[in-house]
Amino acid sequence: MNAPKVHIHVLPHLERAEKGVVMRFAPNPSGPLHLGHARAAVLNDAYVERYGGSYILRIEDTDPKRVDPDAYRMVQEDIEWMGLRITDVFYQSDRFDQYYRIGRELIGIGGAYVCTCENEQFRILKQAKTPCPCRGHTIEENLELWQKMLDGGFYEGEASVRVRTTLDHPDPAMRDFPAFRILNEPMHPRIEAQVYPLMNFTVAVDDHLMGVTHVIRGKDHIANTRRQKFIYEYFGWNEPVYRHYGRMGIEGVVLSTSQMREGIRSGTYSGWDDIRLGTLRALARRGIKPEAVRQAVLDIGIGETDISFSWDNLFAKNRDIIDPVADRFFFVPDPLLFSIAGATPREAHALLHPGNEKRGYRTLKFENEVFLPGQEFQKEVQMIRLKDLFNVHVDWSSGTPHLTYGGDALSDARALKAPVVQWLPVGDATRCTLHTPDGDIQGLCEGTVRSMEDKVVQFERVGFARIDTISDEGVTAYFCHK
RNA sequence: GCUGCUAUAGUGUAGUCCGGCCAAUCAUGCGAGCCUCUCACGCUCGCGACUGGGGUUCGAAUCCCCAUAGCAGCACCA
Repeated sequence: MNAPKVHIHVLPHLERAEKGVVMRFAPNPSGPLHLGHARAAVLNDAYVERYGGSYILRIEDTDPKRVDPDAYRMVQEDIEWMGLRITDVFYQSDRFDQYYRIGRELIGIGGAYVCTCENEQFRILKQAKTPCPCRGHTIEENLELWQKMLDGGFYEGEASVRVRTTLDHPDPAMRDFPAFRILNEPMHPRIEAQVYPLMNFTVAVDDHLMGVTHVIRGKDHIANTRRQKFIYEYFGWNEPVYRHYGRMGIEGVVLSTSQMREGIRSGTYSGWDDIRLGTLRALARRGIKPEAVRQAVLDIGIGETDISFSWDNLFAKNRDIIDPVADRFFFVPDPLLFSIAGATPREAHALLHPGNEKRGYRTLKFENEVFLPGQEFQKEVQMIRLKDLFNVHVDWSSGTPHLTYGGDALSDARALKAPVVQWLPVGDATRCTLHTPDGDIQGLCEGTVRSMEDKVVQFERVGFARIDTISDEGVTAYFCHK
């Protein structure tokens, strides 16, 4: 009926983007994607959409400890769910030859050296702005040591390749950062190697080789950007345009993959799609639409301020999307069974969607007994209106509520300000468990809901919910929001 | 400790580059009312912010300085 209101928050213009862009989303396959990833993924996607160009998915799996074999699949699924317009896909684990080749080049031009110092010792020297003994190696010595690394001549921790930066750089984070390390038993699901490239090196190399023009990522990478620029300078490559947005927290949610994993292991969470988590699959399970996530993330934008992501803002976007299309049903929480004296059997016809008669009706057959929400009888109400059916007098004289037919006229109920209440005929009542982040609600719903698997519906007076599974036991639904 | 970034209502955001049109935008939230056979949707009205202090200027949310607060980095993680 109403056109959905769409408020587009216009993202700031990117420099040097007029002729198109090459951007990338580069997750680490350590688990499924969450809202933090969605921000990076959607922002980059939106700029590619705006300026035209290509959108690279680069799986950054160069640290075996941070690779979960299942995550390759989950990341792929999550990206499809978001509807990203990915044009190219790369796995860093396929590209070790490139990293070795360019690593050797960097050593060859004096931009890096092989360091055999103990890690702790190097750290102390670095803090004191003092070169470690290895920094004085000639290029020939370094190339020899590099070959020895590749040939398995060092054990884990015995040698690394460092990028030569400015040792007296005022920021200790910049001084001679590592580019390769040795791992003896890496247990990587996709490759066998002992010399592993590190993130700052692979990112700089890949961004250049893949022609990335613009990088948008969190400000936790600001220092990495400065490090990567050293590599760009050594080779004389053209730098991309960088933008770093602020840190994003989410009300009452852990976004750390390792913490989520621990929670699942310990039984705190039922799995990656536990609706208390901020993973995309958890959002999907409770009926949040990808377009709502996209809108919410675009609304936040690329500001450098740290922000707190609000569920209310996401829910509002989602409500705009689902309210026009979600069919309405009765769900009776904490049901109490009543028989209604003096009422004749009849059928009620309730709209599947208010204000849109074309969507049709559902039929509820009243005979004599109905289930009503227990909470309606907390106070001694005199009359209630069974929605789309009739009025009911409530007699409290015996101490417990006794219901008698109170006429059909809606105006009577209005005059007495009687609550309009959802109800279910005994014959149609279907067991329904509604899972909410705050706990489960046991109740009953209309039988028709059995045909709504995977759909988002609105339980009138309760809220929107996604129908998850149907079984002989009944219906399992996940609460979305009001 | 060192290095850097940021600071607009409960939340998010516009305005800040190029000072005046800002008695500060929009959304969300909250409150009141209307509509309605849902506590949804829609409509109306209302609530609510330029971190603090100096300075420059006829004029500062906007420029400068200091303070404070938050965040990030200083890993053979990404």
